Parts: sequence; C-alpha cells; structure tokens
Amino acid sequence: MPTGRHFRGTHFTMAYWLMKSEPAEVSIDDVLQQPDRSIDWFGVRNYQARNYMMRDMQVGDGVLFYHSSCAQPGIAGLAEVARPALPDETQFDSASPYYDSKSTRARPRWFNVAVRVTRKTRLLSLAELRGTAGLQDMRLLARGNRLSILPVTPGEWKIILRCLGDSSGG
DNA sequence: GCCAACGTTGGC
DNA sequence: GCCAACGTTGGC
Repeated sequence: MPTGRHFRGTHFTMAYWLMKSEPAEVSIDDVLQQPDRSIDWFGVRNYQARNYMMRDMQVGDGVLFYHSSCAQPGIAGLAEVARPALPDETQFDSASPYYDSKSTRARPRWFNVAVRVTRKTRLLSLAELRGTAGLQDMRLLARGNRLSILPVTPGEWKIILRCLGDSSGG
C-alpha cells in the first residue's frame, strides 16, 4: 500500500505531498515561467525522498510547493504531480552539482517526477503553520526533520487549503 | 553488522 | 555563522 493512499470502495483517494525547493535555485515563479508551468524535480539525493517519487507518487497527486533555506520559509503555492518518475538527468551531467559518478544510464540511482504548479498562493509561513490548529503532527514540523519530500495527510491538506482561502477543501 | 566520523539540511 | 539532527560512508 503506497504511503498516504487509502482504498475507498473501488477507488484510491489522492495522496498529498510537500516538496521543498530553495527559491534561490528554483522558486515557484521560476516554475510558472516554464512551459506548461512544470519542472522536473531534479537534484533529490536522498533515498527516502527518491522512493516516495519512484514508488508512491501518482500523476495528479496534490503537492504543497515549499520554499526552504530562505528568508521567508513556507508554502508558496499548490502544484500537482505531472508525470511519473524517470531518471534524473542531472546525475549523468559531470558539470552539474548533482552529478553522481556511481550512476549509469543502464543503472540510474536517482529518479524524479515532474511537478506542475496549479496556483501561486500567499506565503503561508512556517511560523503560521506551527501555529495552526490541526497541523501539530505535520511531518514538516517534526523536530529534526530534513527530508525534502514529505507525505501530507488529507486532513492537513484540507486545513492548509482553508488557510489559503479555498473553502472547497480540495 | 557496528558505529564513529563526516557531510548536509535548514531554521534561526 | 551556529548548531541540532540525521543520513551516508567506510574501517573493522
């Protein structure tokens, strides 16, 4: 059973994720300027995060686009998984900071999905997330968390959409 | 398989 | 720049 995904009748519900990007490298505005408002989520070099992309994410899953390592860390917009995982091209590029000499085309180590931004939102800051009732158990807020891709529960997703002014609840 | 050393993350 | 937390590496 994939993480965060549950059977309901004969259908799987959507799963939800939070994905961190450093805006100095790729901001939500950068993605909005891409063709189709989507980008390959390159550069992940952590096996747990990779496995979420390879095994658990499905096209259409909801994504919270999070700005990290910056002056205003927080959720910058909403996005969705736009294609299944494929090998991360940067691992083969010796000029890239993400180059991995142990990867080969025949046996790639790193995979990524593509992510399409669906809505830029106000910045929902880390501090505000910490102060929001119902989000106490968010993985993002757990002490010592460093993973760049984290599952989000349907309940957390709904609360966050409400904070962002969408009463449809997703 | 253990575990110390080392590197990275990321908020502050 | 600091530093807590955690993942990875590599000797044994």
